[in-house]
Amino acid sequence: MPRPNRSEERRAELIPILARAFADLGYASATTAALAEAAGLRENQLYRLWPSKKAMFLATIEHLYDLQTRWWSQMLAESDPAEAARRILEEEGRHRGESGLHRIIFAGLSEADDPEIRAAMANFYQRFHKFIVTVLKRKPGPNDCATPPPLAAWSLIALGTFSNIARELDIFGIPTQRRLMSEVGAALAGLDD
Amino acid sequence: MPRPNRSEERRAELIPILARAFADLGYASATTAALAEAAGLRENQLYRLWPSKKAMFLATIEHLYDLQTRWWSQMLAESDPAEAARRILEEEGRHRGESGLHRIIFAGLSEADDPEIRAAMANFYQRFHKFIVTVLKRKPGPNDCATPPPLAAWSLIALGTFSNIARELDIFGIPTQRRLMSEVGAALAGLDD
DNA sequence: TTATAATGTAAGTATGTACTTACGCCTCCG
DNA sequence: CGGAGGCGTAAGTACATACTTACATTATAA
Repeated sequence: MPRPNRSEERRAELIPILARAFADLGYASATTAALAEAAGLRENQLYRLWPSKKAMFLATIEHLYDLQTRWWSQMLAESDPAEAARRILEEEGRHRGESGLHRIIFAGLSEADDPEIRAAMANFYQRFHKFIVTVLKRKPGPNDCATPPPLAAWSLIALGTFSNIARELDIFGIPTQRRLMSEVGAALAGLDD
Repeated sequence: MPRPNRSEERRAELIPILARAFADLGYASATTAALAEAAGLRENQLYRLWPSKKAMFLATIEHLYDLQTRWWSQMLAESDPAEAARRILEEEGRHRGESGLHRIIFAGLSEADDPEIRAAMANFYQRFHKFIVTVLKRKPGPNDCATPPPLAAWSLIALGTFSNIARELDIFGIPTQRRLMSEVGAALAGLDD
């Protein structure tokens, strides 16, 4: 007789909003009041959907991981691996992390004392790495640059991560960012055009 | 007639302690109470030496920059540039950032909304980059890998930065870390042994 | 209609934090 | 020695924050 429980759906609707807030403000500055306002709710209502602010943050990480993975998988399905990798690098260089994922990573890094948050982020990177290694290994032809795929994959991740740091700090402009990802990235991946 | 002012000396003595505390705890968790306890003082006494917690943090960044630069310069003075670069990469891989510099960088990144902190960190990276470019250009012999020095320098910085992130999150072990810095790093720098 | 739980609104609590004030002792220099 | 400032100790303030409680309103399924 009561009204149906729509908690699951509400969580799904709200997480992108929370993600944006965490990305814009960082973990510490994203106060529960700010999160609630961003969602157009009262703090109270958020706490009916998640038990704590940390839970909201962890849910955000999970959500971003899903988004990213879905996108990559789609790219992989649409074109051959080498082409997909190239396009991913290009995109990463162009609108570098507008999802705000990197800001959330930084926020998490400074909260990395918390074991749960650490674990979530480590898991994120491990799966990211595995994915890229798979892509690199599927690449046809001989490996000219001779960097083994696992090492090359970590290097690519490093380039992407630092690019976002650099953007955050206005260290270098978009052209440099793009060259970093496409030139150096392509060399590391063994895609020489 | 009063006693002489030893503020300058006390600041110099305390900064390494503050640096350690910021590195261990992160900016937000390094409360003024915690900083004072680490220094064996009362919060009060810290505030007699610096006007704010932010000032303590900025002083910390400056101090670490000086430390790092001194070390590099020394390496450069002792051996030829190529050898110095190789040794720096090796060292960076070995005791990867035990100074805690990287943790302070992360702490700063999530506080990067603050323009002063952003500026201090951007300045840090810019000077770092200039230094590495100089080293790379001094390298004798033809550049086989053909990555232009500025781009290669950013790539090296990216590798070092991400190595520290990876360490923070226990993403990969020391061997991988060392190979990342020496193999990929050396390839980027054009040092092939 | 009606009981029931979901939802909305508002106020409150306990705690932590950056930063301050007050005060007394100690040390150096004239 | 004497006093002006350096130094140590302690308490306090104003505010922000994560999280809670209380209660009214609404929508549903029987």
